[in-house]
Amino acid sequence: MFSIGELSKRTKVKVPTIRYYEEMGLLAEAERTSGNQRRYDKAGLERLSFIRHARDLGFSIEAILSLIELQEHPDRSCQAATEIATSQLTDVRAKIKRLRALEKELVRMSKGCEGDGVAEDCYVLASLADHKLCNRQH
Amino acid sequence: MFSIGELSKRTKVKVPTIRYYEEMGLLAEAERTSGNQRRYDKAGLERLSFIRHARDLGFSIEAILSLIELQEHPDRSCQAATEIATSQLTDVRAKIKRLRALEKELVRMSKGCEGDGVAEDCYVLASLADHKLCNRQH
DNA sequence: TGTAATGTCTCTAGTGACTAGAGGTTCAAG
DNA sequence: CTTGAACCTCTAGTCACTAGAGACATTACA
Repeated sequence: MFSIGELSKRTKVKVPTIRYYEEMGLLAEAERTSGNQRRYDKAGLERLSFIRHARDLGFSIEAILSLIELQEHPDRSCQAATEIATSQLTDVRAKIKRLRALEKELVRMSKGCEGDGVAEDCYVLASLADHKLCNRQH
Repeated sequence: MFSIGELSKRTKVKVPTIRYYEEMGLLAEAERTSGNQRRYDKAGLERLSFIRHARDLGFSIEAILSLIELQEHPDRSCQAATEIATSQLTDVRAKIKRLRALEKELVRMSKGCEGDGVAEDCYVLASLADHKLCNRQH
């Protein structure tokens, strides 16, 4: 059994974040010492690792709640889990696409301006002021 | 002179968002009718277009404040503007990199599981529970 | 000119996923 | 037994909005 600080060190999740996850229902309420401090075991560590891993992959807390529900009913179909992962993948791909467009636009902006003039002639500012100067949609 | 609703239509920025931008100091306080309603002109429209364009490109409100400050002093060096744009570009590239890694991981996860089994054997859940099953860092 | 519908006003509170801080209590080491 | 670090709860703040309440203004039409 170890403290919340120890759990924090092992999982690299900050202490207030652990408490927040508990409050959100991602973590079961921890056992307490007689002095009301949380104590965790290996199961708690694993659950938190799962959560952190999922958060790192961009899953929302709501999505993680669904995944945990599934974990706790190993007899159920795993279709839901696959759906959540697929939807997350779609999200990620959409974000990448959008960011690539932004990247191109920003490169074009920065290239047009060496940063050596005055603001009046700055291509960055001109590009922002006039969308028509953009090559593509974003 | 036109109303906030009209400005909203023309710029595709929602009405409460326009008021929010004013409060944040991105937009100068608008003129008012005798009945206290905001009225805008072409200058207001252009300023809001600038802001919207910058937000679309992912610039923070703070960054936009700096850009506007520059716009209002056309005699100053535009180095700051270029720096802001470059920093934004760095950010965007970092995000893309990270998202690509996530994409790969999610593809691998989804491929490992057809969604036709029960949760106990679900590869998606197993991958989340055990980081070691991942191929690369993310 | 009257009225009804739509638009606008301010203000407060909520979103997601935390993070920071105050003020008090408990634990572990020496 | 004392000290100092770690822990507790609670509230409020972050960012960039978004939603809703309740009141007032404007506009279109009869």
